[in-house]
Amino acid sequence: MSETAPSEAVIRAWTGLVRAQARVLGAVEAELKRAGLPPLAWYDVLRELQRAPGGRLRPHEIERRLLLAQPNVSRLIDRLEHAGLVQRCPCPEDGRGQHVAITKAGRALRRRMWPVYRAAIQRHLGARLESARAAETLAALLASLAEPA
Amino acid sequence: MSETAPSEAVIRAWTGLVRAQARVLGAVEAELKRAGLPPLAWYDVLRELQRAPGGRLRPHEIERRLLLAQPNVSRLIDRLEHAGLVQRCPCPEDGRGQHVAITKAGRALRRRMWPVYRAAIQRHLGARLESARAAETLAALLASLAEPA
DNA sequence: CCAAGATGAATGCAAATGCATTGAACGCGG
DNA sequence: CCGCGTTCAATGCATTTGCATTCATCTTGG
Repeated sequence: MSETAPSEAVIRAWTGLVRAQARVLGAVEAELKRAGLPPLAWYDVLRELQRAPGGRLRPHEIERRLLLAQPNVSRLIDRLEHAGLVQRCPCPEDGRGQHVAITKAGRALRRRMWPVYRAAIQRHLGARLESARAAETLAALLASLAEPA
Repeated sequence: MSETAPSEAVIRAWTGLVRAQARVLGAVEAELKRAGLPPLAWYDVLRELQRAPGGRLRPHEIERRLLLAQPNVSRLIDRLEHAGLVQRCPCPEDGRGQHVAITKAGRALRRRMWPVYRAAIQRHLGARLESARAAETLAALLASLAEPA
């Protein structure tokens, strides 16, 4: 699988990846919106924070984990902070940086989003896979692609 | 695969889909840019036009095929037209609509983009799949997800 | 034939993204 | 311990996206 020209199957995989993601992500995002909930990116940040020890992360950690551009992280945190969902606090061990900590309201919102999000994932992804085996296979293939380089 | 709560494997597939797409698409898009070429969306439109009979499509066809929002298609066409790659022309059979036709310059650009694009797909997707079988499997799974509803 | 709703496309405006630059603090080599 | 390259984060600005609205034309039921 590493010659110069991609096989026809690789090209179909590429097209599928782009299209499937657009289709599924779009549908899920739309459901969140219809439920009056904030966009997925907010959920992603809140989940990463909640999973992290102490409920906090450095901005560049968020950037790495969510594959976002640095200025976008900066402003995403702005919005979350403005909404009272996270809090920036000084970082003793590095004067340039800071910690971003999830707040009580942040945890509450995440808890409220999850059922809607979960149902949307099931409806738009889970229900469209043939079998549990298909889900496993897909997850495994995609996981290897999601890894750094 | 159609109960209410997604299995753990479905959730991993979801995460993988979002992350893999971000990683791979980002890398491919970056290569096009480094080569001084326009964004992928331009290529997509040009390819759809070139494949279509007569080298032209109605805007809403482009919208459907590429899963774009209507106003975005409208402005994407603006940019392409401005760059001389496509041409809008009146649509005899429907006075509201129009045809968007690829120009010579459009075909030339597409031809120039393809080798770079193809190599990027191979490097960032093809080369990271274990085998031809993996590519086939992935393509098949994603194709079913990319289909409408 | 006409009115009323549906559909195709454009536009105004707010929000988000990408990109280059800036400013501050870190850490290493000398 | 100092200077210099590097890293962390924010900001300004141009571009793109999202969303609601608008305008025009088409279609259909009466």
